[in-house]
Amino acid sequence: MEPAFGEVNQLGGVFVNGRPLPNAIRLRIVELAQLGIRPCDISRQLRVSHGCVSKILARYNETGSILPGAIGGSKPRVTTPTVVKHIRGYKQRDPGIFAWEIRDRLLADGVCDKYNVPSVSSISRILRNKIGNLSQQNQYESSKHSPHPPPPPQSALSYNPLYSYPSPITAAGAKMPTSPVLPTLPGHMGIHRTWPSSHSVTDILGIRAIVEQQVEEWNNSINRSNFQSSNQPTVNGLDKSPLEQEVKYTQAPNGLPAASSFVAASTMAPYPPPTQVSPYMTYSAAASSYMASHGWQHAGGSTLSAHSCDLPTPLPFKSIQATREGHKGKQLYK
DNA sequence: CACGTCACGGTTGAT
DNA sequence: ACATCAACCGTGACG
Repeated sequence: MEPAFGEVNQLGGVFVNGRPLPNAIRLRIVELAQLGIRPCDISRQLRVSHGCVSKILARYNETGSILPGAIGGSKPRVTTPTVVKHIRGYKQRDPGIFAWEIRDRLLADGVCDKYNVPSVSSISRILRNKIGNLSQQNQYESSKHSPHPPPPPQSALSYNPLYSYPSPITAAGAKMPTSPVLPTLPGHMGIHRTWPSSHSVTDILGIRAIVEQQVEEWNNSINRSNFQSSNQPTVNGLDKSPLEQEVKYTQAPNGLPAASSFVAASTMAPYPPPTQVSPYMTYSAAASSYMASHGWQHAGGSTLSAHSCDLPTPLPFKSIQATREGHKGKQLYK
Protein backbone atom coordinates (compact mmCIF):
# COMPACT_ATOMS: atom_id res chain seq x y z
CA MET A 1 0.00 0.00 0.00
CA GLU A 2 1.13 3.48 -0.54
CA PRO A 3 2.73 5.14 2.36
CA ALA A 4 0.68 7.87 3.86
CA PHE A 5 3.89 9.68 4.45
CA GLY A 6 6.54 10.17 1.93
CA GLU A 7 10.23 9.88 2.20
CA VAL A 8 12.73 12.65 2.36
CA ASN A 9 15.34 12.98 -0.31
CA GLN A 10 18.85 14.28 -0.01
CA LEU A 11 17.68 17.81 -0.52
CA GLY A 12 15.14 17.57 2.23
CA GLY A 13 12.24 17.34 -0.13
CA VAL A 14 9.38 15.00 0.47
CA PHE A 15 8.48 12.44 -2.12
CA VAL A 16 6.55 9.24 -2.35
CA ASN A 17 8.49 6.51 -3.98
CA GLY A 18 6.85 5.31 -7.10
CA ARG A 19 4.46 8.18 -7.31
CA PRO A 20 4.67 11.34 -9.35
CA LEU A 21 5.44 14.65 -7.80
CA PRO A 22 2.41 16.78 -7.13
CA ASN A 23 1.32 18.85 -10.03
CA ALA A 24 1.91 21.95 -8.01
CA ILE A 25 5.58 21.17 -7.87
CA ARG A 26 5.75 20.07 -11.45
CA LEU A 27 4.13 23.28 -12.39
CA ARG A 28 6.59 25.32 -10.39
CA ILE A 29 9.48 23.56 -11.96
CA VAL A 30 8.30 24.60 -15.37
CA GLU A 31 7.39 28.07 -14.28
CA LEU A 32 10.70 28.67 -12.65
CA ALA A 33 12.46 27.39 -15.71
CA GLN A 34 10.50 29.76 -17.85
CA LEU A 35 11.57 32.56 -15.63
CA GLY A 36 15.10 31.74 -16.51
CA ILE A 37 16.04 30.00 -13.32
CA ARG A 38 18.57 27.31 -13.87
CA PRO A 39 17.54 23.71 -13.36
CA CYS A 40 20.08 23.25 -10.63
CA ASP A 41 18.59 26.16 -8.74
CA ILE A 42 15.12 24.87 -9.29
CA SER A 43 16.22 21.56 -7.94
CA ARG A 44 17.55 23.13 -4.80
CA GLN A 45 14.67 25.46 -4.27
CA LEU A 46 11.98 22.91 -4.71
CA ARG A 47 14.06 20.18 -3.14
CA VAL A 48 13.54 17.92 -6.05
CA SER A 49 16.36 15.89 -7.45
CA HIS A 50 17.96 17.44 -10.45
CA GLY A 51 17.33 14.31 -12.40
CA CYS A 52 13.68 14.77 -11.85
CA VAL A 53 13.78 18.43 -12.73
CA SER A 54 15.64 17.54 -15.84
CA LYS A 55 13.13 14.95 -16.78
CA ILE A 56 10.10 17.10 -16.16
CA LEU A 57 11.54 19.98 -18.09
CA ALA A 58 12.56 17.75 -20.93
CA ARG A 59 9.13 16.33 -21.12
CA TYR A 60 7.56 19.71 -20.97
CA ASN A 61 9.71 20.91 -23.78
CA GLU A 62 8.70 17.98 -25.84
CA THR A 63 5.06 17.62 -25.07
CA GLY A 64 4.04 20.88 -23.53
CA SER A 65 2.58 19.01 -20.64
CA ILE A 66 3.66 19.10 -17.06
CA LEU A 67 1.66 16.05 -16.23
CA PRO A 68 3.15 12.72 -15.40
CA GLY A 69 2.56 9.89 -17.75
CA ALA A 70 -0.23 7.45 -17.39
CA ILE A 71 0.80 4.93 -14.80
CA GLY A 72 -0.25 1.37 -14.75
CA GLY A 73 -2.68 -0.50 -16.82
CA SER A 74 -1.93 -2.24 -20.00
CA LYS A 75 -2.90 -1.88 -23.57
CA PRO A 76 -5.62 -4.07 -24.91
CA ARG A 77 -3.92 -7.03 -26.39
CA VAL A 78 -6.80 -8.86 -27.89
CA THR A 79 -9.82 -6.81 -27.06
CA THR A 80 -9.17 -4.25 -29.69
CA PRO A 81 -11.85 -1.76 -30.62
CA THR A 82 -12.68 -3.82 -33.65
CA VAL A 83 -13.09 -6.93 -31.63
CA VAL A 84 -15.25 -5.17 -29.12
CA LYS A 85 -17.35 -3.76 -31.87
CA HIS A 86 -17.98 -7.19 -33.27
CA ILE A 87 -18.72 -8.63 -29.89
CA ARG A 88 -21.22 -5.92 -29.33
CA GLY A 89 -22.80 -6.69 -32.63
CA TYR A 90 -23.13 -10.34 -31.78
CA LYS A 91 -24.57 -9.51 -28.44
CA GLN A 92 -27.08 -7.08 -29.85
CA ARG A 93 -28.22 -9.55 -32.44
CA ASP A 94 -28.45 -12.36 -29.97
CA PRO A 95 -28.58 -11.13 -26.38
CA GLY A 96 -28.50 -14.67 -25.11
CA ILE A 97 -25.31 -15.57 -26.89
CA PHE A 98 -22.63 -17.30 -24.83
CA ALA A 99 -19.11 -16.08 -24.57
CA TRP A 100 -17.75 -19.19 -26.16
CA GLU A 101 -20.16 -18.72 -29.03
CA ILE A 102 -18.86 -15.23 -29.50
CA ARG A 103 -15.39 -16.60 -29.50
CA ASP A 104 -16.27 -19.06 -32.20
CA ARG A 105 -17.90 -16.38 -34.26
CA LEU A 106 -14.94 -14.10 -33.99
CA LEU A 107 -12.88 -16.87 -35.46
CA ALA A 108 -15.45 -17.82 -38.02
CA ASP A 109 -15.90 -14.27 -39.19
CA GLY A 110 -12.21 -13.77 -39.44
CA VAL A 111 -12.23 -10.96 -36.94
CA CYS A 112 -9.58 -12.79 -35.02
CA ASP A 113 -7.33 -15.67 -35.69
CA LYS A 114 -6.54 -18.35 -33.23
CA TYR A 115 -3.61 -16.37 -31.95
CA ASN A 116 -5.38 -13.22 -31.01
CA VAL A 117 -8.89 -14.32 -30.28
CA PRO A 118 -9.93 -13.24 -26.81
CA SER A 119 -10.38 -15.87 -24.18
CA VAL A 120 -13.83 -16.71 -23.03
CA SER A 121 -13.15 -14.97 -19.77
CA SER A 122 -11.98 -11.92 -21.63
CA ILE A 123 -15.14 -11.91 -23.66
CA SER A 124 -17.15 -12.27 -20.52
CA ARG A 125 -15.39 -9.33 -19.05
CA ILE A 126 -16.00 -7.32 -22.14
CA LEU A 127 -19.64 -8.19 -22.05
CA ARG A 128 -19.81 -7.27 -18.43
CA ASN A 129 -17.74 -4.13 -18.43
CA LYS A 130 -18.03 -2.70 -21.85
CA ILE A 131 -21.02 -4.01 -23.62
CA GLY A 132 -23.29 -4.14 -20.66
CA ASN A 133 -23.67 -0.45 -20.15
CA LEU A 134 -22.88 0.32 -23.71
CA SER A 135 -26.37 -0.29 -24.80
CA GLN A 136 -27.34 2.98 -23.19
CA GLN A 137 -24.29 5.04 -23.81
CA ASN A 138 -22.09 4.51 -26.74
CA GLN A 139 -18.96 5.65 -25.07
CA TYR A 140 -16.70 2.78 -25.67
CA GLU A 141 -16.24 3.04 -29.36
CA SER A 142 -15.43 6.66 -29.38
CA SER A 143 -13.10 6.44 -26.49
CA LYS A 144 -11.39 3.27 -27.46
CA HIS A 145 -9.91 4.47 -30.65
CA SER A 146 -6.73 5.34 -28.95
CA PRO A 147 -5.33 3.29 -26.16
CA HIS A 148 -5.73 6.24 -23.90
CA PRO A 149 -8.88 7.80 -24.96
CA PRO A 150 -9.82 11.19 -23.74
CA PRO A 151 -13.55 11.23 -23.66
CA PRO A 152 -14.03 14.62 -25.22
CA PRO A 153 -16.69 15.98 -22.95
CA GLN A 154 -14.65 15.07 -19.96
CA SER A 155 -11.43 16.34 -21.25
CA ALA A 156 -11.89 19.83 -20.03
CA LEU A 157 -13.35 18.64 -16.82
CA SER A 158 -10.73 16.17 -16.03
CA TYR A 159 -7.95 18.36 -17.10
CA ASN A 160 -8.77 21.54 -15.40
CA PRO A 161 -9.15 20.16 -11.95
CA LEU A 162 -5.68 18.84 -12.17
CA TYR A 163 -4.56 22.35 -12.02
CA SER A 164 -7.21 23.64 -9.78
CA TYR A 165 -6.28 21.32 -7.01
CA PRO A 166 -2.66 20.70 -7.33
CA SER A 167 -1.66 22.22 -4.05
CA PRO A 168 -3.07 23.35 -0.81
CA ILE A 169 -2.26 26.84 -1.77
CA THR A 170 -4.10 26.54 -4.95
CA ALA A 171 -7.13 25.38 -3.16
CA ALA A 172 -6.94 28.45 -1.09
CA GLY A 173 -6.54 30.51 -4.17
CA ALA A 174 -9.59 28.90 -5.55
CA LYS A 175 -11.40 29.64 -2.39
CA MET A 176 -10.93 33.31 -3.00
CA PRO A 177 -14.15 34.27 -4.65
CA THR A 178 -12.44 36.93 -6.60
CA SER A 179 -8.92 38.05 -6.57
CA PRO A 180 -9.20 41.33 -4.78
CA VAL A 181 -5.75 42.49 -5.53
CA LEU A 182 -5.12 41.11 -8.91
CA PRO A 183 -6.16 43.36 -11.70
CA THR A 184 -7.42 40.65 -13.85
CA LEU A 185 -8.00 41.32 -17.44
CA PRO A 186 -11.07 39.75 -18.90
CA GLY A 187 -9.01 37.58 -21.07
CA HIS A 188 -7.25 36.20 -18.09
CA MET A 189 -10.19 35.44 -15.99
CA GLY A 190 -10.50 31.97 -17.20
CA ILE A 191 -6.90 31.43 -16.58
CA HIS A 192 -7.16 32.42 -13.02
CA ARG A 193 -10.14 30.33 -12.52
CA THR A 194 -8.80 27.23 -14.04
CA TRP A 195 -5.27 27.79 -13.02
CA PRO A 196 -4.95 29.95 -10.02
CA SER A 197 -1.27 29.30 -10.05
CA SER A 198 -0.94 28.78 -6.40
CA HIS A 199 2.23 30.57 -5.76
CA SER A 200 1.31 33.52 -7.82
CA VAL A 201 -1.91 34.01 -6.07
CA THR A 202 -0.53 33.47 -2.65
CA ASP A 203 2.48 35.57 -3.22
CA ILE A 204 0.53 38.37 -4.67
CA LEU A 205 -2.15 38.24 -2.11
CA GLY A 206 0.34 37.91 0.62
CA ILE A 207 -1.24 34.85 2.02
CA ARG A 208 1.17 33.34 4.43
CA ALA A 209 -0.16 31.98 7.62
CA ILE A 210 -2.95 30.00 6.16
CA VAL A 211 -0.71 27.74 4.25
CA GLU A 212 -0.79 25.05 6.80
CA GLN A 213 -4.43 25.12 7.52
CA GLN A 214 -4.91 25.08 3.81
CA VAL A 215 -3.57 21.63 3.75
CA GLU A 216 -6.60 20.51 5.60
CA GLU A 217 -8.95 22.66 3.64
CA TRP A 218 -7.44 21.43 0.49
CA ASN A 219 -7.92 17.88 1.45
CA ASN A 220 -11.48 18.62 2.23
CA SER A 221 -12.00 20.29 -1.04
CA ILE A 222 -10.61 17.29 -2.78
CA ASN A 223 -12.82 14.97 -0.91
CA ARG A 224 -15.73 17.13 -1.69
CA SER A 225 -14.92 17.45 -5.29
CA ASN A 226 -16.65 14.84 -7.25
CA PHE A 227 -15.50 15.29 -10.74
CA GLN A 228 -15.46 12.14 -12.62
CA SER A 229 -12.54 10.59 -10.89
CA SER A 230 -14.64 9.71 -7.94
CA ASN A 231 -17.28 7.77 -9.68
CA GLN A 232 -15.64 6.80 -12.88
CA PRO A 233 -13.17 4.10 -13.65
CA THR A 234 -10.63 6.66 -14.68
CA VAL A 235 -10.00 7.75 -18.15
CA ASN A 236 -6.39 6.99 -18.44
CA GLY A 237 -5.03 6.99 -15.01
CA LEU A 238 -4.36 10.64 -15.08
CA ASP A 239 -7.52 11.93 -13.69
CA LYS A 240 -7.50 10.12 -10.47
CA SER A 241 -4.03 9.56 -9.31
CA PRO A 242 -2.74 13.08 -9.51
CA LEU A 243 -5.36 14.06 -7.07
CA GLU A 244 -4.86 11.23 -4.73
CA GLN A 245 -1.19 11.42 -4.73
CA GLU A 246 -1.24 14.99 -3.71
CA VAL A 247 -3.43 14.32 -0.82
CA LYS A 248 -0.71 12.08 0.36
CA TYR A 249 1.91 14.60 -0.30
CA THR A 250 0.23 17.11 1.85
CA GLN A 251 0.35 14.71 4.68
CA ALA A 252 4.04 14.51 4.63
CA PRO A 253 5.96 13.76 7.77
CA ASN A 254 6.74 16.52 10.15
CA GLY A 255 3.99 18.48 8.60
CA LEU A 256 6.37 19.71 6.01
CA PRO A 257 5.14 18.64 2.67
CA ALA A 258 7.33 19.58 -0.17
CA ALA A 259 4.85 21.90 -1.72
CA SER A 260 4.08 23.73 1.42
CA SER A 261 7.62 23.89 2.52
CA PHE A 262 8.55 25.52 -0.68
CA VAL A 263 5.86 28.04 -0.39
CA ALA A 264 6.64 28.56 3.22
CA ALA A 265 10.23 29.09 2.40
CA SER A 266 9.54 31.44 -0.37
CA THR A 267 6.96 33.33 1.52
CA MET A 268 8.98 33.60 4.63
CA ALA A 269 11.02 36.22 2.94
CA PRO A 270 8.85 38.08 0.54
CA TYR A 271 11.70 40.35 -0.19
CA PRO A 272 14.75 38.38 0.65
CA PRO A 273 18.19 39.85 0.55
CA PRO A 274 19.43 39.56 -2.97
CA THR A 275 22.43 37.69 -1.82
CA GLN A 276 20.63 34.80 -0.31
CA VAL A 277 17.67 33.48 -2.13
CA SER A 278 17.58 35.69 -5.09
CA PRO A 279 15.75 33.16 -7.18
CA TYR A 280 12.84 33.37 -4.87
CA MET A 281 12.77 37.05 -5.18
CA THR A 282 13.07 36.85 -8.85
CA TYR A 283 10.24 34.49 -8.88
CA SER A 284 7.99 36.35 -6.52
CA ALA A 285 8.67 39.62 -8.14
CA ALA A 286 8.12 38.31 -11.56
CA ALA A 287 5.01 36.44 -10.68
CA SER A 288 2.57 39.28 -10.88
CA SER A 289 3.85 40.66 -14.09
CA TYR A 290 4.10 37.19 -15.41
CA MET A 291 0.47 36.62 -14.83
CA ALA A 292 -0.80 40.01 -15.62
CA SER A 293 1.17 41.15 -18.56
CA HIS A 294 2.23 38.00 -20.20
CA GLY A 295 -1.03 36.31 -19.82
CA TRP A 296 0.95 33.15 -19.42
CA GLN A 297 2.59 33.77 -22.69
CA HIS A 298 -0.28 33.21 -24.94
CA ALA A 299 1.61 34.08 -28.01
CA GLY A 300 4.17 31.38 -27.74
CA GLY A 301 1.75 28.60 -28.13
CA SER A 302 4.18 26.29 -26.52
CA THR A 303 3.89 27.56 -23.04
CA LEU A 304 1.95 26.71 -20.01
CA SER A 305 -1.16 28.51 -20.92
CA ALA A 306 -1.34 27.30 -24.41
CA HIS A 307 -1.03 23.71 -23.52
CA SER A 308 -2.17 23.27 -20.05
CA CYS A 309 -4.30 26.16 -19.10
CA ASP A 310 -6.28 27.53 -21.93
CA LEU A 311 -6.89 24.12 -23.26
CA PRO A 312 -8.79 24.72 -26.41
CA THR A 313 -9.74 21.16 -25.62
CA PRO A 314 -8.06 18.57 -27.68
CA LEU A 315 -4.56 19.81 -27.43
CA PRO A 316 -3.97 19.21 -23.77
CA PHE A 317 -4.93 15.68 -24.12
CA LYS A 318 -2.50 15.14 -26.80
CA SER A 319 -0.01 16.35 -24.34
CA ILE A 320 -1.28 14.21 -21.57
CA GLN A 321 -1.02 11.12 -23.58
CA ALA A 322 2.12 11.96 -25.27
CA THR A 323 3.99 10.13 -22.64
CA ARG A 324 2.66 6.75 -23.21
CA GLU A 325 1.63 7.28 -26.76
CA GLY A 326 4.22 9.32 -28.43
CA HIS A 327 7.09 8.48 -26.22
CA LYS A 328 6.59 4.85 -26.24
CA GLY A 329 9.39 4.19 -28.55
CA LYS A 330 11.24 7.22 -27.73
CA GLN A 331 13.27 6.68 -24.70
CA LEU A 332 12.53 9.84 -22.92
CA TYR A 333 13.13 7.74 -19.93
CA LYS A 334 14.66 4.48 -20.77
C1' DC B 1 29.60 22.62 -10.89
C1' DA B 2 25.71 21.62 -14.08
C1' DC B 3 23.17 18.35 -16.19
C1' DG B 4 21.83 14.16 -19.04
C1' DT B 5 21.20 9.44 -18.24
C1' DC B 6 19.91 5.18 -16.08
C1' DA B 7 19.56 1.41 -12.42
C1' DC B 8 16.84 0.87 -8.78
C1' DG B 9 12.96 0.07 -5.82
C1' DG B 10 8.56 1.43 -5.92
C1' DT B 11 3.18 2.05 -7.51
C1' DT B 12 -0.54 1.46 -10.60
C1' DG B 13 -4.10 -0.59 -13.34
C1' DA B 14 -5.76 -3.33 -17.50
C1' DT B 15 -5.55 -7.89 -18.72
C1' DA C 1 -10.75 -12.18 -6.58
C1' DC C 2 -6.25 -12.58 -7.66
C1' DA C 3 -1.75 -12.58 -10.24
C1' DT C 4 0.77 -10.88 -13.87
C1' DC C 5 3.20 -7.49 -16.15
C1' DA C 6 4.32 -3.46 -18.53
C1' DA C 7 3.72 1.02 -18.05
C1' DC C 8 5.12 4.96 -15.11
C1' DC C 9 7.35 7.29 -10.88
C1' DG C 10 11.60 10.08 -8.35
C1' DT C 11 15.87 9.32 -6.32
C1' DG C 12 20.61 8.80 -6.32
C1' DA C 13 24.75 8.08 -8.56
C1' DC C 14 27.69 8.13 -12.44
C1' DG C 15 30.03 10.35 -16.14
